[in-house]
Amino acid sequence: MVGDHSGTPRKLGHRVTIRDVAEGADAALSSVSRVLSGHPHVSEKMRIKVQKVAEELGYEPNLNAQTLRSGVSRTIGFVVRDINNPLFTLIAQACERELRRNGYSMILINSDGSVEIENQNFSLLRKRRVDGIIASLVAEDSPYLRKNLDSAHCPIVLLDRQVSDRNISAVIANHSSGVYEAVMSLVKLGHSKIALITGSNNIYPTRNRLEGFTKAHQDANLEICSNLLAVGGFDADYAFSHSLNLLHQKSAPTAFLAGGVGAFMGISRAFKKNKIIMGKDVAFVALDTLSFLELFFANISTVYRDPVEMGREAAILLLEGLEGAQPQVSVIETQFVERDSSKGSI
Amino acid sequence: MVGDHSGTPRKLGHRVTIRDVAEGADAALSSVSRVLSGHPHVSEKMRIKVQKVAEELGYEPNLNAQTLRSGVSRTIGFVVRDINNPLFTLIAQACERELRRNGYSMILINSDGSVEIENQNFSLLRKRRVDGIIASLVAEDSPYLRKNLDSAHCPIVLLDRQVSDRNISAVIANHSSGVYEAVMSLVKLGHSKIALITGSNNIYPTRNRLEGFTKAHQDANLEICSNLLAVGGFDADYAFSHSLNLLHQKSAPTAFLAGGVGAFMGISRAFKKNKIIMGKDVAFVALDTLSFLELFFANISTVYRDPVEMGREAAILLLEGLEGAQPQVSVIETQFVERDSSKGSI
DNA sequence: AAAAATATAGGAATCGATTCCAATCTAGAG
DNA sequence: CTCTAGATTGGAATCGATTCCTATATTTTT
Repeated sequence: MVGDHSGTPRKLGHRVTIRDVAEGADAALSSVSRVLSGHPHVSEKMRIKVQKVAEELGYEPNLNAQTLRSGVSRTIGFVVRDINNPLFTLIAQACERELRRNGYSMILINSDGSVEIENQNFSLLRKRRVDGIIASLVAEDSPYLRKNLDSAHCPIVLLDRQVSDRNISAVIANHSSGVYEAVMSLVKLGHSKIALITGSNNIYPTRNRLEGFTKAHQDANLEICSNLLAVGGFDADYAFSHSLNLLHQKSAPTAFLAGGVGAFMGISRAFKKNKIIMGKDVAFVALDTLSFLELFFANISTVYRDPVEMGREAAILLLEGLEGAQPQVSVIETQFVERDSSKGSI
Repeated sequence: MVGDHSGTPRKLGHRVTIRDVAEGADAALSSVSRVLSGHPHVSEKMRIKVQKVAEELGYEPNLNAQTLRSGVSRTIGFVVRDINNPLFTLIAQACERELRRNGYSMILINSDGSVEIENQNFSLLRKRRVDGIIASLVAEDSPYLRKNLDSAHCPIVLLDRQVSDRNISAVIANHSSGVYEAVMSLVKLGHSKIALITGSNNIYPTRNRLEGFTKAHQDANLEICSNLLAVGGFDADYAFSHSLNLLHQKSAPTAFLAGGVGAFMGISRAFKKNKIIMGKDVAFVALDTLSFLELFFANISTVYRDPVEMGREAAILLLEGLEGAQPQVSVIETQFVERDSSKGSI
């Protein structure tokens, strides 16, 4: 048994602490801490000695201890409404890259479409003492929302959400202008019965799209048939059954706008089931479809906004907030990209 | 200014600590801690009093302090190779649900396809003292991998990866059997030139698919044309250009197997560009395509494995590991689902 | 050369919890 | 009625870092 632990002083299961480094370098805890956190007023000799020992021992600071004592974690929490939506993952990715560039790490938590889980997630981030939060909320009328925004104790940036009675940073897209363009373009081609299927009213994008939709109809002197509006959930099944109903009507719409991935999927399935071809039998515009689906559906017209820009901008607003800036709102423009699926005139 | 802070004793920016609760309830720190962590040997009177005060003050424990002292965080880190792959998000979602059911929370970190970032992510999870790690590795030959597996200080579960020289838990899919079935089915229809386009060799799924592919060719007494094999990256652009090359050959393949999302996208684009229709001009089988794309492409044959099962199983293995179980490997079966895209006989 | 200013290093308090140990209290046994 | 075992509670140490304060070493100024 002699020499068992001779090679390394580390016992299995024991983790190297700053104390081990201090002993190894024959220095005080405070000196080691100063070296490792890059403080000034440290002699070159001490710096080299400590760094060498820390390296040799494979020292990695305990983030919990650091955060506890110093109050900062250089960690940002990203609360995502639904991790399976590829749009969110693109935004999250871009955001994380920007944060990383600035020395922050990002942890992602999924709310799985539930305001209850979202509430738990906010609580968890508070307990974890993250330095900031970026969130794509499940709903703006969540009963927990106000409390979570008020008690966060750190800067928050919302993604595509508006909470009017609170002064809070947000990155929002100008959906309405893109939708306006799209509708106008369809009207020019002779369409007058245009269906809009989109998420529920308790989030900003829906309301904002509706705004552009309404304005376009006004400017074109067209009535909006109330049954052409389906506002009530991002659910693909909902969009599917609603589209089927619309298609079976005597005065079926000649054009469809799909708000979000769920609507896109549901409508597509309805078309497929009825053997309807986009761009031929009916005009179709996808709102906010993801770049990666566009690779497949290269012929689908879309109202586009850049998820990368959105993610980066969110990171930037948050970083500014961390430096003490007042809450601010940043707007990402959208644009109507006309492709085959909406081109055929009626 | 009178009465400014009268309603609540909380100062702005100050967070309620266990000490505040102790003072409010006129009890010792230890008693409060015992109540809040559900220890036995606490009188009913004390329990009620402390809980009431904690509730009133809106006390939320500092997770960093808890973790520092107790050594457990009830947090699992999920390291994901590429967050934009919908297959991974489905797995992560299922995994997170199972962990949550067991009182654990999960934080997701994206490696963005880079072994360097993956290495940083492992380091971060170590510093954070998570209780366990679930990972879909970027590569099995990452220079940092061995170190990260050895120094994790917690149970690890790998997703669809094999690291043979380490005893470590994993959930892997039996890709080869599904691929075998698929190839055999194609052979029966008269195909003899079957192309396989898939990711690089440094991850298990590729090798495992290749295994099934090879075995099927042997059993069918067919040669594998080496130029029909494209093993070299999940990149859609790579798959695209390679497919174009194949299609331009004089003896072009009559069937394509696409391994993973990237290959699927690249090949689809090549088909589209050459106006080739799947199931008519050429047979096509998608390996591991995501349930959500299947909604669109209801007619595409696929080798399917259940991502939900995979995620849940990973969570279960990890939880068992936390309770002291030895590392174990769990296999998820795949099945060939024949649909229109591979049905037409040649 | 003595005094003042500054650079460097060490000691101890602290962050907010958990947990061990000892003290007190209660209840049941003898 | 006394003694002992067990239930409760409080006090203090501890986890691993940071940071403030003080003591010494070094340099600069007069």
